[in-house]
Amino acid sequence: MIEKTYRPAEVEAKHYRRWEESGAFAADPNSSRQPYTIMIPPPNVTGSLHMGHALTFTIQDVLIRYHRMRGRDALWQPGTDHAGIATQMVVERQLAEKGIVLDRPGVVADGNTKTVDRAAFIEKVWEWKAESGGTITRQLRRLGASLDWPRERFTMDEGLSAAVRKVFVELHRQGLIYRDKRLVNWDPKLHTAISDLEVEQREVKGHLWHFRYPVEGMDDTFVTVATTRPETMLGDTGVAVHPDDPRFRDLVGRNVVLPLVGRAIPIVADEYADPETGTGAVKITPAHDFNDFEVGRRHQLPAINIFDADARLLDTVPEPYRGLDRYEARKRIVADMEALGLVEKIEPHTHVVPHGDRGGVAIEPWLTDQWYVDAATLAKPAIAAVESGQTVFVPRQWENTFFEWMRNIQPWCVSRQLWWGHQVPAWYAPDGTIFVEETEAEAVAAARRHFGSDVELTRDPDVLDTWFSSALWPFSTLGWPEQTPELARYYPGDVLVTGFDIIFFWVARMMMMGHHFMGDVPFRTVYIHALVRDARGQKMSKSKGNVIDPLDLIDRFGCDALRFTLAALAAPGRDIKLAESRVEGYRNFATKLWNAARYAEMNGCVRVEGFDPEAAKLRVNRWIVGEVARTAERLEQEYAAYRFNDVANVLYQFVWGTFCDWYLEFTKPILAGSDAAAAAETRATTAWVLDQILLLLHPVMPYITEELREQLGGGVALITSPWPVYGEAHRDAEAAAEMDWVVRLVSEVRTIRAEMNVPVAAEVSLLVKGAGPETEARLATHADIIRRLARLAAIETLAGDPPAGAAQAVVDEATIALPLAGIIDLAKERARLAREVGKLGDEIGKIEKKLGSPDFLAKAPEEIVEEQRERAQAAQEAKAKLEAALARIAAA
RNA sequence: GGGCAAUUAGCUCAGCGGUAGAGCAUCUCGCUUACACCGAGAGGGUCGGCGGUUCGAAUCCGUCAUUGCCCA
Repeated sequence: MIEKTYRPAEVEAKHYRRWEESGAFAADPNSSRQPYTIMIPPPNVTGSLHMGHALTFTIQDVLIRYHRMRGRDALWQPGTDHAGIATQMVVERQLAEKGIVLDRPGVVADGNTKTVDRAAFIEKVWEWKAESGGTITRQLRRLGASLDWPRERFTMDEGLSAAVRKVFVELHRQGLIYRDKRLVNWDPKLHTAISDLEVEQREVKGHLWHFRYPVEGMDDTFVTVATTRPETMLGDTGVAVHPDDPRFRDLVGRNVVLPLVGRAIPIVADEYADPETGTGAVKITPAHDFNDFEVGRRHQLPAINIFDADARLLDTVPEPYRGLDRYEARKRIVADMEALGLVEKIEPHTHVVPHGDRGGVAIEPWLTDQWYVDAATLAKPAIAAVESGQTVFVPRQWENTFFEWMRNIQPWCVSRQLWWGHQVPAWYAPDGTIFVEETEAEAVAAARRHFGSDVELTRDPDVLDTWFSSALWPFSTLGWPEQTPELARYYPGDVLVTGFDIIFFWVARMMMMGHHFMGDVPFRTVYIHALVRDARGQKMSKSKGNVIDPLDLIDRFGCDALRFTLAALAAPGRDIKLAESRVEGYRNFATKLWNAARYAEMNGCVRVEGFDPEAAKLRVNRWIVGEVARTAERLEQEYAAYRFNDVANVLYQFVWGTFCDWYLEFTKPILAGSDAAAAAETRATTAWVLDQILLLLHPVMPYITEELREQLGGGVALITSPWPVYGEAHRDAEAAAEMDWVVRLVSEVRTIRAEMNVPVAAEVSLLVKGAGPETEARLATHADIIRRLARLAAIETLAGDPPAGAAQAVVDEATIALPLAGIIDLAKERARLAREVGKLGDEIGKIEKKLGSPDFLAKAPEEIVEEQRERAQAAQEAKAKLEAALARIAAA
């Protein structure tokens, strides 16, 4: 017996365990079925499930379950990435609590702190991973995600690491990876370079300091430069002015004497200086600003590095400033410049300052040696693949974002000054010669060939950007560089599902590496979904305190409710505003289904083996069978277009609006009736429809459907059941029209009753005037249903007019009347009918205006014109009947 | 500054050339033995403004306004 209420918590764990243990999630490389592959965009191993994860993984799971049911050999590849910076920070923090710091340059240990070396630290990270690294994968299970867990991979696994080494070495041999000295985004807190994408532009209220630099050899002549970063003046090696700026034309070629330093630096003409902004003259600090770096290169200005890894001043600056932090140095320099009378003015100034998204401190452009990937070259085939449609974005508009970024792509700095990650496979000889090889032994051998004898090699201490290994994920997880059966079978994947904020990270990089090493795109479709925001449209963030925890929602409303909500809100190209009330609403939907199943069970609607829905005789049953087929067809269309919101809507509408609201009500009198054959057919049909609902709903709501399948004795688990296929024979257009008529008739009667305040208990008669033979037949067939749903005492057809004091309405050719003399308020009924007549009159007016236009008749397609004529006629007929009804009331 | 998107019922959003829709909220009625996490019914919108294309525009084009996001 099905319990009174559905308790998600009690069934979710049970079904998940069964699915997982039964191997239902597993792909089968030996299968003859067509594969369907989704590579999980690997979540960060330090992560825990947030709403964005819940959305993206729900969508992926819905797709995987749907295609698995459709007979595909589904592979949903699980795993996590090692999140270099994030993980290192977590473990460093844990060690710091115990007073242990890393023994690496830039980390200052005082006498009381202990240090760990690299090997010991990495061991600690693996310990941490073993203990805490499984959080996100456990949480994915709570979401119902049907990932092929035995295939779980981690970017630091031996196999994936081997792939990283091979890719690095091959790209290096091809000249697509090289070492270069360039400015990088340096995080002075984390002591590593970070990529452009890990830099966040934050608006900061600062100042614009106007400094006067005296021109060499010209007394009382100054060039005023404006800067937001006074401390960098110590590294200035030039001043730039616009070549056409008349104010400075005579000064170009001269020097200024850099105050506090005493260095003579040239005034150069460069279009970078904008005459409109600031003073028109800009100080040039090539070693500490990306724009200045370019200017410096054009004019051969030296780049003087003034900062160490902590952004403290080096010995390249005058003695008083050495060792100062950048912000202390700023204060000191401004004070000293003021003392010299060289500060012209200080203005408040709001500007954007790059900050590290992990460490949160201002980024320092810093001149270092790093490894770079020639992204521009790798991007070309990836761009071409999207242009030619080998990979398609859904929605399409995101292709523009992809192109925009890929066509302007900068060299990708892949080295990071961290310990946790894939160590760069490069070894240095004492003379600086670099040997890039997959193993130390090969490097030694290469060095021996080069030098003719053994030399001492030192391995590059840096590790690679986490995204370097993630970029290989679509093939490294399948065993590459080994030529495994999985690689041959599951590459390329079918779809990559991700948020738009991640196009640059995953999509772009996987596309580049996939195309280069596999000769084909890594996925055929990229489905981009929106960000999940709070109910007011604000981005969820811990600091705002508006974070909604998906696990909390699962606890309170059930996993299925959350999944259905996310699907229902996932309209393409829209941000998702998540209000708890939506989840509550879909929890109610789950309850509704539960109760319908309970009702079916209570009424003995059990599955009949061998039942053929096409052979159903009752119109009402033929109708609902057709509705099932229609629903499935619509679902397939919506799935094909990745319109998950419509998938959810179609399901909701059918289950609640059609099956529960109408079919179950229609069939109550049949089940209670004396026609045993009709009752038996209806029971079998009800059970069949309910089972179809479970099948169709399963991808979105896996738990409640699986539980009901079990309780209703449906046999095989839904997860391994085939998606139903219905033929044309399942449709019966006549039955559909007939039941539609019943719905309209019942609705009309209900409206009258409600508007006329007819008490529920009052069973009145329904009089039908002007019924054609078809309507007569329908009235006879469905008399029981109509009587019950409309709460009628009797139904009679009328030859003449209905009695005075009857409320009336029109259904197709017939006028229906409820004799309510003494019950209804005639004035009110008159007003109601007049309103209806007015509405029809407006409609007729609009249509006739159209039909009266010669242009419309001449130019509109014939079927549209015909449609308008039919509409006008129907409206006119209905209006005439209502006017007659109104006249009868008026006469009464 | 450049680009993208959005602007439709009180709220959240579908619809994207031919009769303006859904869910929630609101109001009225109802504990009719599946379900009050429910049932029945109702009200509510010159589809941001202006201009254009078209027989016909919420839908296509232009423009302005407002908002959001991305990139400088």
